[in-house]
Amino acid sequence: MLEQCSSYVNIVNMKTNKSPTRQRDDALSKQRIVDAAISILDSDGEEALTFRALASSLQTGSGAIYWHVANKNELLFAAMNEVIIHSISGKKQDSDPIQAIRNIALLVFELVEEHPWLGNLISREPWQPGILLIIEEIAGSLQKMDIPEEKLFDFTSVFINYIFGVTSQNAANARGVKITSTNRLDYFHTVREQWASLDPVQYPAVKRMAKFIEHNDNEQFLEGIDLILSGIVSLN
Amino acid sequence: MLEQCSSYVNIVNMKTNKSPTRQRDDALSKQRIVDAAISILDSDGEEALTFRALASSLQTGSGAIYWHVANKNELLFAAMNEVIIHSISGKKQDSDPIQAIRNIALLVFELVEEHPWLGNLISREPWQPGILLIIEEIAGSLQKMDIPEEKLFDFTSVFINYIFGVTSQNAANARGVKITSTNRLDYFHTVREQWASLDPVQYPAVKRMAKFIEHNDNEQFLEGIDLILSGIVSLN
DNA sequence: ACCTGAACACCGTTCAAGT
DNA sequence: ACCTGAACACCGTTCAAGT
Repeated sequence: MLEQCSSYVNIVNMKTNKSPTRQRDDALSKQRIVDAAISILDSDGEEALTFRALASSLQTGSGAIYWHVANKNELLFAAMNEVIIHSISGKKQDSDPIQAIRNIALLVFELVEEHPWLGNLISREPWQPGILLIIEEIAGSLQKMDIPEEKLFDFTSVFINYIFGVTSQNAANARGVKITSTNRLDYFHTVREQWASLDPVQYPAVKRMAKFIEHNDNEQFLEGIDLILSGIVSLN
Repeated sequence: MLEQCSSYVNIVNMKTNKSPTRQRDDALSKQRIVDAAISILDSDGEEALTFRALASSLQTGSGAIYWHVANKNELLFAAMNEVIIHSISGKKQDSDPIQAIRNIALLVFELVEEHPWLGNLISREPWQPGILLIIEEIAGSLQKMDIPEEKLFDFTSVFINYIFGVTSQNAANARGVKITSTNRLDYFHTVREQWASLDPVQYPAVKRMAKFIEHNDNEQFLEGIDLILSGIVSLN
């Protein structure tokens, strides 16, 4: 009886082009909620993720979500971990520790470029499993290099701080105006004009720097990684 | 007539120990609003700064604030600039550029330690005058060193990214639990236990790092600055 | 056990009305 | 010109009521 009914509904829905009301598959779960949240975050940005929007996208009541997720904070960090772990778990670590550090750094950089909402989250709870995975990659690579064991934590922290600093700043920029390859030159032009028009007494160095503002974000980011790396190497 | 009346009010208020209703001194201004905002942010944290709380602390209506300040964002950045500029303008730059960079870095570090609400703000709008002042300090110091002119912007960015990365992360930590000298050891103990209990297959390096987690924040921060500096020096 | 959706206690911001 | 404070359009979260 029930089966007949539900298959009838399916046929009707196929005709009307609406998704069928599958009792089993449609059941809420933390996984489904987190996935729906990620899709909203990716397509419409972080301010678009509300419990009302999420509930309507899942075709349920806003309170139902609280049965599976404690609050918005937990939801956001679950989304962050999901995205980070999915991205890292596929990659294989380079045998050269220096290259491995560059790789993980660039991976995080590109991940935040793709999901700007990560920027606010990534540096806020270092004990999250996804974040620990990033720390592990860097600490593991440093361990292979010839550095004193007691320096391991300090050096790892320096990399983490730099990487998260860059990504959260990049995410902040991206939140303002989405930068495409076409408007990128306009963007540089605007900032250069702005810097060039600064007070020469208060900001002489910034003014002089204005003409070199054009740069590739990835390259500049890696330059920082390389600077820290060569600082570490030159210490030994 | 009016003067008589107001001096009468003053006398009465002196007796009742209430502040007099000075028509001139009590007038709202952006400066007074920003100062009141800073004092709320410093004493009760960033989530305590609402227009209602601000209005009641200024003994006015919430809408009155909007006559002097466009919105909350403008208010927050005005508060940030106020605090940064006040802190920087007093200091004199060290003649040694390397020491000057360490000084400005440490100044920003300690400023965010003192005002944790700066952490969220500091890396979000690089064109703010206070932020430009920090950039200027670093760029100006780098200029004195013997580095190629076209590297100036990249190197400055690396420092800025690292400094803002550390400070925003520190502020995030401070937002969780206020760390005092007494509970600091407990904090290290907790994190060490937590790291030590991690899965040895997934997190071997983090586990091994656990015993070195005890550190001085300022020293670790400066170690990163020195690493970047020696990276720059070793390049020449 | 799981879901519903109205209700609650907040926000930032606006705006007619006052002085 | 400047201030008042009720009102508006939102939030995250709770909870009695349903299945």
